[in-house]
Amino acid sequence: MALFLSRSVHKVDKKGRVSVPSGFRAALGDELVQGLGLNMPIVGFACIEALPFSKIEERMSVLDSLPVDEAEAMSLAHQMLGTLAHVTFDGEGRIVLPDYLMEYSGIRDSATFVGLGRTFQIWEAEALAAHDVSTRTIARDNIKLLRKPTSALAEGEA
Amino acid sequence: MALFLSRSVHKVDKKGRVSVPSGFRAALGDELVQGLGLNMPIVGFACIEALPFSKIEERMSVLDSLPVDEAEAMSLAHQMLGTLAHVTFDGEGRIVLPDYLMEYSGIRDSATFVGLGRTFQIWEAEALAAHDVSTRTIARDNIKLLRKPTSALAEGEA
DNA sequence: ATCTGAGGCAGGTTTCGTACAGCATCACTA
DNA sequence: TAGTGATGCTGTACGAAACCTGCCTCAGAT
Repeated sequence: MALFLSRSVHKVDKKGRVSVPSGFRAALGDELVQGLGLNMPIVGFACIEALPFSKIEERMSVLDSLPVDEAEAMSLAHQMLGTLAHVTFDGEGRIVLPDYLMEYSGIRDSATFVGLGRTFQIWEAEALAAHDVSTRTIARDNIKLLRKPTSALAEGEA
Repeated sequence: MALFLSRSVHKVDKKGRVSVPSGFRAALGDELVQGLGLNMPIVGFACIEALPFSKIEERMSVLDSLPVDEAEAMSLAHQMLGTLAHVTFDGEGRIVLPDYLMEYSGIRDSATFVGLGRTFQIWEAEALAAHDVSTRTIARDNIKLLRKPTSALAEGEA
């Protein structure tokens, strides 16, 4: 499976449409037709988190097995799926950003795409700059996390 | 099977009729003709829970195996099936929300549909906004529910 | 027999998806 | 280094679908 890598900036038009970087679309491959899931990260970053459809199904199968009589489990399901928007690509490789996600992320007429391997994020420029600064020291202090043999780390914070 | 995903807001007319999002109807596929089951969630969220017919049957088969001579089991069955409303679609893709569910959820002239994968919910706007806020912290504290017991992370982070 | 309410039908409006065309950027070539 | 072509991004326009509203009909009740 291909990976989402690099950054790039794209315009957002009056309808909330934005071109997804061609490299990201190429990374999606056959999954392009299924579109993307957009959500706010559960850790509270002020950006939009984007997932390929297969990743949504993966999460859903886990959530589906949670007990329906526990408020904690249902709250989790609400945040992971209930706030998620399913968007599809037009012929030019664009998606429409929902209003509530534009408001949440602060994105207005420009958006920065940030590849994170199996997922990517969409940021407003200034928020991303601030995030870069704050994560740098945090990452440096926690670099020992890399020594653990876990590929699930990125997923855990998504 | 297709999934119920994304949110959308629809008007409720004076007769309690509301259009179900076209994407949700598409997700139902052949099950459209069987209609939906509407209920209040067991965990007590102030919304309407909507289930495809197959999901009702699934729950029913579980309840079927419970002992009929225990008040607790019968109470459960009463909550899961006895309060459930079966509604069907008209030619326009609309359903009629029963009075007691509108009263319970606070829905009056507008309803927000929230996709949750294999089920969806119907909310009054302000109640949903409050629910979004309250579930965010709960979800963050319980994200470990998502980790499969077999995953390397569970062992690695012990 | 009239009234009331629910359900069905048809109009109009808006939103969404798609298509087309122009511009910028990057890479390759002479 | 300048020219040329291809690819990708952006803006506009048109068509179709979805949604909302009002009207009409039918059934049941008073």
